[in-house]
Amino acid sequence: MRVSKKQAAENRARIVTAAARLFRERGLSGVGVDALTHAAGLSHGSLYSQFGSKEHLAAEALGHALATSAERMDSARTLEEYVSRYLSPAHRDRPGEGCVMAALGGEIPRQGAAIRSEFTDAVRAAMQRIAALTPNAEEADDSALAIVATMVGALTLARAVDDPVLSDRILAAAHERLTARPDR
Amino acid sequence: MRVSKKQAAENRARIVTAAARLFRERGLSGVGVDALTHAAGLSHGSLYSQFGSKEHLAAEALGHALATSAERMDSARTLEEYVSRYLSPAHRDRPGEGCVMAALGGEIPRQGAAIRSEFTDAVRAAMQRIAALTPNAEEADDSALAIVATMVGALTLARAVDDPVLSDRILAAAHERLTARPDR
DNA sequence: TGTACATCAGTGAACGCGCGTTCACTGATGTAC
DNA sequence: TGTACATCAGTGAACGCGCGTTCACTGATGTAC
Repeated sequence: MRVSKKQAAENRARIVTAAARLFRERGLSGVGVDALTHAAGLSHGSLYSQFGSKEHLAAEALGHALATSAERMDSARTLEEYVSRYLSPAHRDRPGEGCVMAALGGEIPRQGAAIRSEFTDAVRAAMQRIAALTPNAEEADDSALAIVATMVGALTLARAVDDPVLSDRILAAAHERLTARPDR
Repeated sequence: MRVSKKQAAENRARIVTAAARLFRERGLSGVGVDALTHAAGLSHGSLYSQFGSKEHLAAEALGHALATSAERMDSARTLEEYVSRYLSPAHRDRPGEGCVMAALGGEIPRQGAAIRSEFTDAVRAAMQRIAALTPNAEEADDSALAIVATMVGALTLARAVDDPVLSDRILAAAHERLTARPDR
């Protein structure tokens, strides 16, 4: 049956929100059209009315995930605060609400143009956010890229490893390296 | 038809070698049983004679990938050489022959115990290899973990991004941070 | 404001396809005599 | 060394299943009068 414009917009938003979480939790190819729509209380057909294809939804969900996770991180006022939050056990244990780069980075090279472009925006945004928190301005962007790489790699490895002790050590070691006094 | 023991061993090795490459190129869930066996010139049924399941093959293929890629890296005699090789465009462009952590890290949390264990071994091996190349011995392991995280994150992002210039910058920035004089 | 009707968001059955796995079978290998 | 036969690596058809997508249909919404 037909549904009010307001209701349709809410349904669309609910699918996007659920997809942003599910994709990060299970990977882009690990969530089916049924799971995506059921999580929003709808049937699979509604995805095609709203988005046309799973890939179009994925691109939009990535954009949403990027916006909301950046928003959450934006309250960090120092590099130390940003790094501590990013490399926290809480972030490691909640991939569905966390960093898109760490959750989906490995799958991105095999995705379509829209998704890769959205992801590239995410990398640039993270770089600029970190650069803004970096004291010395010269080469801040390149330094920020290296910091982002360290955080993404550490979170990815900390999630993958099956030993909790080693996992904590990875987070702590990366944190130490990024915030130690001697080198920035 | 039955096949000689030597032939069977060769067939098994060919499947493992092909799997080690294909899994890294397309992801663990991105390669089917048909593709794995056809790449070795056999039919899908032979996988079950030799390995019992796709997951058992995956665990063995990961072990093989780990051994061969570590072997290739072992000729590096300094940290600078190791890092330069790891963060090279050649490594970025050939995931099928490269680092298991960068290629499959994101998928590992959702895999079974055998695969996660194999992967954890890979992280420890990389840590020890880097620690052996690190001059100051104290806290060498933790320092090495941070270095590994930076390399894995940089390679992952460099592969994911759709802008070749940004990709090169990521590799160069990580290289710079890991080999600069002042710190470390 | 009330009525008639076109629009279209969402439903659910159906599509072809590839997935991982099972299984009866084949026939060369390897062994027992 | 030669013969008879059991073993088993590999084949290919078949399984149930879930995938992404299509499509005829439904019926409340939104619009035209």
